[in-house]
Amino acid sequence: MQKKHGNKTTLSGGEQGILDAAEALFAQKGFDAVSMSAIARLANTSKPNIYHHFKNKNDLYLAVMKAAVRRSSDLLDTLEDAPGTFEQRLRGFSNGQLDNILGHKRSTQLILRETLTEGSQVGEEVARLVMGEVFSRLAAMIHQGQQVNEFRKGINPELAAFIIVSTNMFFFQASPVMQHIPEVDFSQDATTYSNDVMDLLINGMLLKGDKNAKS
Amino acid sequence: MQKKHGNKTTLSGGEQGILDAAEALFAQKGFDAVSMSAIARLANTSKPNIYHHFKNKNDLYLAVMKAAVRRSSDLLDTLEDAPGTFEQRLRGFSNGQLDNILGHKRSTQLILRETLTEGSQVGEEVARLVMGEVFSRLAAMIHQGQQVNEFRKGINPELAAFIIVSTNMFFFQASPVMQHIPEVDFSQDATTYSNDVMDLLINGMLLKGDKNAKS
DNA sequence: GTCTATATAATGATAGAC
DNA sequence: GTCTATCATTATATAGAC
Repeated sequence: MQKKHGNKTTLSGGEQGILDAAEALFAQKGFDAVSMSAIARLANTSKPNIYHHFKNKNDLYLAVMKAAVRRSSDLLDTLEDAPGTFEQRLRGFSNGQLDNILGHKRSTQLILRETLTEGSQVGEEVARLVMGEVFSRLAAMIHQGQQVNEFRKGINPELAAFIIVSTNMFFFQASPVMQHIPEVDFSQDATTYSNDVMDLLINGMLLKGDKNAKS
Repeated sequence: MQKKHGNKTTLSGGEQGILDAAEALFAQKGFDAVSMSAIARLANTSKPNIYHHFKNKNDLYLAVMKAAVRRSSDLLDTLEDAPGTFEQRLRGFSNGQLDNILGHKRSTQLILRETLTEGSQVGEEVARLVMGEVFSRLAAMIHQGQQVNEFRKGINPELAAFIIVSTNMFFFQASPVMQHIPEVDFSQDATTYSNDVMDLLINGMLLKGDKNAKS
């Protein structure tokens, strides 16, 4: 009931309940498909009470987005660079990002949804915040890997970073669809997926006259 | 004004105008954010006239989706396998898919949007149709490349195909966001992007003791 | 802070003239 | 086939009691 503002994590009833309900519904169905009544119902409260806490529907939506971004951002900070080769760091970070995505599906869904909504001032900014940070850290990592001659200088660090982010994001986004395609078996385990993608990116597809070509 | 039904491509007024307007709005804002009035306005007709051609809003939406899928499917058939090495075929096909995506942004947006809408019976089927076909052809191509020892046997053809589809789709989806990230310069030209992605996938990131290492 | 009750506007959909 | 006029419903948002 009472808010202790100072510690922001252990707020359970009232406002936080509304935010939770709203996030769930907005992520699932999108802004316009969700009514204030539906949010009130799910949050076990009444419509006017929502309007007591938030100016209007759009304000509530912004609050939900803001919370989602903060959460995603906080988790990203947790992802400390693993030690080892840059290949290992890259694998660790990519794996961590995919974990973040799958551990916060609703937030991710919200952000991806905004990406598709044309001219969404907020959406673009939010997406840039969330994706941009991952993107930057990956690109920097790859750049460093080039400096110490672990990665080829020919590759564009930003492009490689974008590919990693793309595959992780799209893995999440497309998995409901992909699960219904019989030939696909990689969509079961996220860690395996992430590792296999990195294998391919690191080693390439081409068969070369290589040291470990078996006979 | 007058329709020649029999040839279904050159239908301009009436029903087709409604479909066009509806597709534009649905793609831009999503199903629930678009009102029948708005569609009527954009199509230069009246609401009851829409209801004369389509049973209800959902029926109109299905018609729009169906048209989008058919268009995408038709274009895919055009994409004949280029001759040459499998690397070249892969490049050609990936490039063609990206062209399709960018040449039919509205259809792509519609399909991607459905991907994010939970439990969308239609959406999943549609996405599976559209993405599944690209996916299958890519995977088959990669598999053949393995048979003739052009590609490493170690890679999973389905996974590699998924990576290609992901990067193409996400390139389109994220480009409004990415354009505002200063470090990014690859989002300008689609062909260059597609080629660079394939370069990376084909050759990998690792710097190896290679024949063309310059001194 | 939380509710019941309600104002107001917009929505999907229809009736019926032409 | 296309329209004007309208219905029933639901939406966002508010007034005001407790």
